[in-house]
Amino acid sequence: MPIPKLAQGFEKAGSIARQRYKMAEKITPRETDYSQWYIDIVLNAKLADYSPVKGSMVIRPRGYAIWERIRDEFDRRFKETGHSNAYFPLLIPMSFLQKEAEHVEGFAPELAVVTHGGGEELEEPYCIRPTSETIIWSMYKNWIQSWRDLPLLINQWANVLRWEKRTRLFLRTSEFLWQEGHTAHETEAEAVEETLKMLEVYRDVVERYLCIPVIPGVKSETEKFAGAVRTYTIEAMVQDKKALQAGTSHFLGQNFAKAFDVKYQTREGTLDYVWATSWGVSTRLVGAVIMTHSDDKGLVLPPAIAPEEVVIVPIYKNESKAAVMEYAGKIFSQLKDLGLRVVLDDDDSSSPGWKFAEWEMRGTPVRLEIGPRDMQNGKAVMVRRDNGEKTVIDAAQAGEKVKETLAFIQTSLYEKAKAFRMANTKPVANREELLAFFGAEGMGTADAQGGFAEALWCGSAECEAELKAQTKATLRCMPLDRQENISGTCALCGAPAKHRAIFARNY
RNA sequence: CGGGACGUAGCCUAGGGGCUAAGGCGUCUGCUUUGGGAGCAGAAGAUCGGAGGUUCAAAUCCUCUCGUCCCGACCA
Repeated sequence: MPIPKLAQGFEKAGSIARQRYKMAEKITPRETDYSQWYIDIVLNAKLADYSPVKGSMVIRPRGYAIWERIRDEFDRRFKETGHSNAYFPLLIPMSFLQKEAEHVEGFAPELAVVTHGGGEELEEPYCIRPTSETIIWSMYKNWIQSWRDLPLLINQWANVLRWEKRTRLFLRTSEFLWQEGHTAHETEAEAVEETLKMLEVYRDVVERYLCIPVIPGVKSETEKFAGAVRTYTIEAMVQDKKALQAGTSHFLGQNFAKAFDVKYQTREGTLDYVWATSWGVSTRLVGAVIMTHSDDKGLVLPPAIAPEEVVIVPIYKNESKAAVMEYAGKIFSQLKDLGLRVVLDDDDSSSPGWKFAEWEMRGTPVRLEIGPRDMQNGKAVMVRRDNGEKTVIDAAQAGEKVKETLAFIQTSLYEKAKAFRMANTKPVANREELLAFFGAEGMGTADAQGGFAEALWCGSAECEAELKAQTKATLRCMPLDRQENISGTCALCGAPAKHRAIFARNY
């Protein structure tokens, strides 16, 4: 009897220690368990919750508010570049998927299929869209006759469903929200230009708005979108040094035009297939933001997407309450008038210390602490969420100071993330270095840490597969700006190199 | 889909065949408090994930099932 009890206690020790820590701190430290830390942040900051439906999540108001800010910025940029929003149906006839061979092969394992409707079996089953190329191109066939109908630039905001066996809040769920742009062009050059233009929009918004540095690049044949000629990506590195694909833009060539017979009359009067692109970003970006910036105290948000930029926490005793609240109220109005998103936490039932911890958990970029002492001196205490720095500021300039600080935070989050990525990106020359870098079995050094390995590559899928089998690292992308002066040999097989590529383990 | 861990009140856990399922946090009421997760007093809150079975007796044992997390396989 004592033996099994001991054994059981021993086995459970790890998880109990973790849970003890959690009770005290709520958030598991990153060092202890990075996955658990991420889950703790999402749940405790009330961004999302598990749903009764397997593989699906509920996006809670706070998580959705962040997504709305991301979505609105992208939407603005899409419209600025000439795109219009539309909406296509959720259900797609199975036969549509089958028209593009590579496309159906790629998505078949992830499809959910509707076989019954109105209590009767359907003649042709529908699948729930995993992406909308097929249904959109079935319509484009009717809408495009002449070069005068081109370019056709449409975007849709929608949910999609891909049956996933292993899910992770925001990063990979069966159902998720995204945007998918689908465009049709007269020429190959114009379609390629569009593909790259949207990749650049993605890069700009993700770097400047979400403060996540990314590497724009091209996917290998192995990793490209099913049905694309070429897939471009922006790749980010999160805090455990894994790669996270933050957005993709595909040059589809004439693949879908041919599959759906979409021809147009050219300026010369001949008939030709149109050239296509598609591009998307999803609620995964919310996960990317969390993983990039947050710390052991909770969420850290770039000011641009924070539901509230500033929180004011008043501190008072009963006799000073009225005066402090009035003083805090004035500062609140001052900030509000400057257009800042500000909340005044006047909840009477919790202590200031509690509120500090709570707003840090929620990720609010700036906190103003306002108590009797500050009131006496016409001051306020400003605290930065990203680095914990406290500054005493003049109440009269509170608005300007906060604005300035928010701008600092926005740039310093980006700089910090970029420095981290650079510190964890290494050039590797050969197989031994690659294996050592990823700490492959038998080859690992004590301090092997992973990250981005930049290596020359011959272009063969065999080399990719071999590295993946040995280290789980995959070819994330071939950086667009690092392809000149390729001379040397493939780090894996030693054949003449054709590309410079980033290899990493990924989400 | 394989291996492992877990599922007891809103949250975290105790109890591993036997009387009314125990505690902490949170919630509610009142008083007192408030510059980094306050104090006292009282109260509410659980068909022990679900279904079957074994037993005089099941939160506890057995079978199945559902779900979550971790590790793999698969995968944008």
